Amino acid sequence: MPPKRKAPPGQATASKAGRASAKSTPGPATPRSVGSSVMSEAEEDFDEDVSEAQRQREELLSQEADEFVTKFTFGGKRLQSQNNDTGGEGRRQDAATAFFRKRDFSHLPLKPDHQNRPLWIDPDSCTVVLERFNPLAEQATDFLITIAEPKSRPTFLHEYALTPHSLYAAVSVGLRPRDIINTLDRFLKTSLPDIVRKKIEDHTRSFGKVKLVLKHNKYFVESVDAEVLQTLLKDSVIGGLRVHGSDNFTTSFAPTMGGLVIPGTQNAAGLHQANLRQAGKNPGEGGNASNEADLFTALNEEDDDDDKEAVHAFEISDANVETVQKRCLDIGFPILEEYDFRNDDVNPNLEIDLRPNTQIRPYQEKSLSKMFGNGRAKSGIIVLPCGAGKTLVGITAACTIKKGVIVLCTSSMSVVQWRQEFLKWSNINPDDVAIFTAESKNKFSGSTGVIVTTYSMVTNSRERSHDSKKMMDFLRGREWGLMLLDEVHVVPAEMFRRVISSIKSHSKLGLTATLLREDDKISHLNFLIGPKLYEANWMELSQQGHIAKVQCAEVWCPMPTEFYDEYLRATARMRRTLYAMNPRKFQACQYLINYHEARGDKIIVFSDELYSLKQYALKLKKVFIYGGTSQAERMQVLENFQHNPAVNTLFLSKIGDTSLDLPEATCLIQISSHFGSRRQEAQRLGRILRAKRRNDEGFNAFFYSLVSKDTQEMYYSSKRQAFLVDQGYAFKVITQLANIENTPDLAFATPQESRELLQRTLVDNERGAEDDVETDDLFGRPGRGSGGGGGRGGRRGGAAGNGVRRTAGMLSELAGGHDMAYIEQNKAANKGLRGAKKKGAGADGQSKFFKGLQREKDKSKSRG
DNA sequence: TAAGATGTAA
DNA sequence: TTAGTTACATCTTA
Repeated sequence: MPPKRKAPPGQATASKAGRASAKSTPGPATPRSVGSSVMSEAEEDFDEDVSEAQRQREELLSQEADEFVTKFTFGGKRLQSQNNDTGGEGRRQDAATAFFRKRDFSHLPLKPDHQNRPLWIDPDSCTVVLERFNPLAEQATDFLITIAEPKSRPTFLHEYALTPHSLYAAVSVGLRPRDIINTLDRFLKTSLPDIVRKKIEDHTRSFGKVKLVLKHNKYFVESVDAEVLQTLLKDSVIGGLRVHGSDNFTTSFAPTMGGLVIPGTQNAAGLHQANLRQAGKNPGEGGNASNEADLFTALNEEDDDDDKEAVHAFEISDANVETVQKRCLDIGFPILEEYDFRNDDVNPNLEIDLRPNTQIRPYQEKSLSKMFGNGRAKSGIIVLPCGAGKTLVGITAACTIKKGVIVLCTSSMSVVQWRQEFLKWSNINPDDVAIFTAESKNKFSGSTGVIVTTYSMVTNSRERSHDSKKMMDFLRGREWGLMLLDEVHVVPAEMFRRVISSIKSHSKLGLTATLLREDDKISHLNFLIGPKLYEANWMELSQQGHIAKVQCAEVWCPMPTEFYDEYLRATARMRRTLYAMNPRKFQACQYLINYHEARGDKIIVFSDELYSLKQYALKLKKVFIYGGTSQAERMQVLENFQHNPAVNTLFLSKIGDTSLDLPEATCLIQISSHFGSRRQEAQRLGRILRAKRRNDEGFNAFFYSLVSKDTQEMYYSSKRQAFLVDQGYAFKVITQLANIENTPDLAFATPQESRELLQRTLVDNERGAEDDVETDDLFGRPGRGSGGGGGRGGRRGGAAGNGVRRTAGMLSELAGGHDMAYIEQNKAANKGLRGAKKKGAGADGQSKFFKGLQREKDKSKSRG
């Protein structure tokens, strides 16, 4: 057998050694041509290495950063010593290994000064891994966030992917392909692989060539390159969509631009600050790393040299905008939407400015500078965590453009808020900020202004009331300068996406905290709105005190046997109720409420499950709000929660996810939630990020997820956390709450009470299911899921979702889930259950034979 | 003003 | 790898 250990990356300290290592490694020089038989062998051992590295990484993540750095600086002393026993037992010690999984790229020669460079690259997947502890990490982060998609950002290693979309975004903020390549190369420990170089070139060559321009209420596809336009017209899809009239396309001159100042910033160019910082500290690296700063300066200044440039254009109709944009993206000519608002003298100017002495925060400035990077307004999406001031970003954009603005929100509550924020941050005349909702349909008084409305108001296709109809004609009939899309992740929805074509706006800015959907439509935003311009790092913002620090915990609550038996027998619908009504969960909830109320926290308890929401709240004598709560009552309850010191806990249904303006809370408990929705989890967490006390010494907000053990909830819970884990949050698993047994007055403490609870739960819900009407409206509709249905649980762990037919099958599956659950201890360290499974399988004391067997099993499992 | 109907998101 | 459930927002009717 050839020596199968992968050569450590540090092996090739000089390029000469690099060549040597390529020979001593079993795989041929190019990873793509690795033979499958060699690969499978290599894979096996590599798997061990991976899990080994992963285990170490987990350990490390709990240690201090500096310790980590001294011990594991790549290519440092430790790795050099391994060079001596190439092919021997030297195990890979570096933490980056885990990210590369099955592939080996140790043939890529390392640069001599690689330890000063923060990036690794995987040429096949175009994944870049960043060492956060590297002195150049800051600069590299600024750069990566521009050119790549953040995949996962835990404490020490961040993972980014170079995708066509991200490269497109990079070009759209003004980077040129050669900037990208040179800078990337400079940050890389190895030289930039040709595959990647080619990919970057391929994906950027045609980018930024085509623009969508709105003129006099008509859309034009525009380019400075006549040939590109010809290509598009020859395209089978686009060619036919051109509005005929003129024989070919029209030619005019591109407007020029000059220095633009974003209000509220200290300097016109947002990147200015980044430059200062980079120039300020240049950590001990000589030579070529010093001109990183120049790149960003260059990108801002070098844009407009020639005065007038000829541009060519052809017209398309409103209805086809989406199709054309999508098609262009597909054939590699993504359309950029740019708005040269300073030279627009067709649309009237809006009197609006930020109030004097409004200072926007550095990251807000950074995100806006991406939008206005070249003096025009580019359409795109800015991702900021809840509570980080998305509204202010939107308003500042409006103040920069100073044209008519239409704001779209998800609910009528936030419509009101947006209007208030406009009045709070800007000097706009209150008459110029109008609201269009079911209750109020006002237009602004002057010739232009701000309209705040909801998606459903604008996209409603049903018969409209007279006023609404008139209002819609008004909205459709004019050109807007800026369309602000709040919670932009909802836009890909079948209905909501219509706003894009039905309302004409020169530029669009999408805002969201959670650019996530559980379907695959999220990528549609690339052509519906534009590229992602900026995404903030949650951890960083919380370290800087812009959002609160949060302790996340998952509390495992065992189910009493009688509950569990019933659970196994129940329908999918009933199961949800049962694991929410788990008395142990109830106790945990009670315990946590007591604990946090005593600390002076304001607590919100979320439950998607209405029955348990009510039961919990009534039993604990707390206030609650759900969809059926009348408007007046909602107000009253919220008012109390906010100001009455006797009301510290509030129970909410999923109404609280979006449509309520929640006062600040500092502690959050989830007792039931919507399947595996990552967005919901993140959004709920967002509810406590605003906490005013966040900058107090040692202040922490708390986020608890209560999970009934060995149920489907376990599986959903891990899915839900994925996003937050990627943002760097660590979920602690709590299996036992300290001293809970000795807590007096816990509900359902005796088996007797527990059984009664079960009986009542069953009876109440059964009744609701059978008599349609007689019970309170809670269970008015027949709640029985039509027999089988939700086969969601399946996969791995967690009970299967189908109605129970054979107990034996159920139990064995549960046993699997059981295993899984106990291995997971630190989810931040090994996101995804797969890693944990492998780790479990590779446990000590097993012979190689069993390991192989286990591996086979895993493989076939993941296949089937 | 409340309740029903409908449509929609997740 | 779905399909099904639940709740919210709108508009209309009584």
